Amino acid sequence: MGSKQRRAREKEGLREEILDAARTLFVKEGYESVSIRKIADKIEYAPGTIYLYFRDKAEILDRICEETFARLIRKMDAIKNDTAAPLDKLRRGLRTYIHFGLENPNHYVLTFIQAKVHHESKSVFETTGLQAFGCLRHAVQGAIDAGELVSNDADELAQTLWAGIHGLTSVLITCTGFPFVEQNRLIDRMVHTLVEGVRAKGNKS
Amino acid sequence: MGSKQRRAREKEGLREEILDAARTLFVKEGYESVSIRKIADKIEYAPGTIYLYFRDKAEILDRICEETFARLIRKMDAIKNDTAAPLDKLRRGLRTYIHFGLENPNHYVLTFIQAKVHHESKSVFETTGLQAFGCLRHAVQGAIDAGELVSNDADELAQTLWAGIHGLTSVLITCTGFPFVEQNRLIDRMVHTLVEGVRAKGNKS
DNA sequence: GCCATATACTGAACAGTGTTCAGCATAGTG
DNA sequence: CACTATGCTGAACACTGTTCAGTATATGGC
Repeated sequence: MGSKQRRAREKEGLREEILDAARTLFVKEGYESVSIRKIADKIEYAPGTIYLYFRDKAEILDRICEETFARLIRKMDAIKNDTAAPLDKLRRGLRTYIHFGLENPNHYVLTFIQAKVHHESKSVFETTGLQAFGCLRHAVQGAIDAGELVSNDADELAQTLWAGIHGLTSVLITCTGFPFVEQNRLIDRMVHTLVEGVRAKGNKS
Repeated sequence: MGSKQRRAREKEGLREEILDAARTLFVKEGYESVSIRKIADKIEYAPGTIYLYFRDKAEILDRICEETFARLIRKMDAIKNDTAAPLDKLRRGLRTYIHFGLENPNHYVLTFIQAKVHHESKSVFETTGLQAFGCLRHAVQGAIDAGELVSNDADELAQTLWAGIHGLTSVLITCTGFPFVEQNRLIDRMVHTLVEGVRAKGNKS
C-alpha cells in the first residue's frame, strides 16, 4: 500500500498530459481539426490509451470547457469584493466578460459556441456554466438592491445582459469578415446601451 | 441548339434536387451528421455526382445559408414600407429578427453559428449577410433622422443592436438546458433594453 | 526466487467520413 | 454509322472516432 496511491497519482498525471495536449491542439487548430491520433502522437501514446482516461472525444472537450468556465468565474468573482458603486461594478462585470472572450477567442468559441452545437453537453453548462452566470447575477442583484434598475427580477435582467455581451463577444470573434466599427467603440456602446437600458428612469449619472 | 438549353435546365434541376435533399437533412440532423453519401442516397445518385455540382460539402452549406439570408431579408424589408413611428419600426425589426431565428432554429444555427465556425465562409457574410444587416441599419438611420437616438453613427448603433439580438436568439436556441425565464418576457426585456439604451435622453415615450 | 494476478498499454481492425478519378454508358452531331 | 461530348458511376485513398484481443510490465503472496 502507498504504491496504490502512487499509481493513482501517475494515472492522474497521464490524464493531465492528455488534457494539456488536447487543450493546446484544440485552441490552435479547433476541435474539429484535431483527431484522437494527433493527441496520441503528441503525448507519444497509442490512440487507444486515450480511451482509458476519457469516455470519448467530447468528454475531453467537456473537461476543457470546465477549466475555461473556472477561469472566467475567478475573473468575475474578483469584482464582488469591489467597493465601487453597484452600476459601476455591473459595467466592470460586463467588460470583464467581453475581454475574457476576446483574449481567449478559441477557448471562447470552444466553450460557448462549438461545445453546444456539437454534442448535447448539458452537464457543463448546468453546473459550472450556471456558476459563471451567478457572478453576473450577483452584480445585478446588487444594483437592484440599490434601487438602480427598472425591474426587480435579477434573473430576467442578468439573462438579458448576458445574451447581449455574449452576442457581441461571439460576433467579434467569429465574423472576422464583417466591417465592424472600431472594436473598443463597439464594446463601449454595448456596455452603455445595456446598462442604460436596464437602469431605472430619472436617476442622475 | 435549343437542346443545349434543355440540358442546362435539367442540370439545374439536379442541382436543385441536391440542395433540397441537403436542406432537409441539414435542418433535421445537423450539418455534421449528414454525409455526402446520405445526400446521394436520398436523391438516388452516386456520391461522386454531387461533386459535379458543388465544389465541396461546405459550398452546399453556403448556398443554403444564402437562401436563409434571403428569406430573412424579405421579412425585414417588409418593415421599410411601414408608416409607424421610427422607434416602433426599429422595435418591430428587432422582434422580426429574433422570431425568424426562433421559428427556424436549425437554419439559424446553420447560417449564423455553425457556418462561421466551420469553414472561413466569408463570401456569404460579405454579400448577402451585409445586405440583411442593411435592413436593420436602415431602420436605425430612420430613427437617427427623427432625432430619436443618442448617436448619429448608424453603423455603431446597428451593430450593437444586431449583436444584442443575435446573442439572445442564439442562446435561446442553443442553451436548451439553461433555466431561462419565460421566453417572451426575455425577448420583451431585450428589445426594451436595447431600444431604451440607444434612445436620446429626455424624450417622452 | 518464482509464479499468479492485476494493471497499463498497444495497434490492428471496423465502420464511417470527404473527395478524387479512370472508366462507362448514352445522347447528339457530322 | 462512327465519333465525340456529357453525365454519371463506384472503387479507391487517406482520413476519422472507437473497440478490443493481446502483450508486456509491475505487484503481491508464497
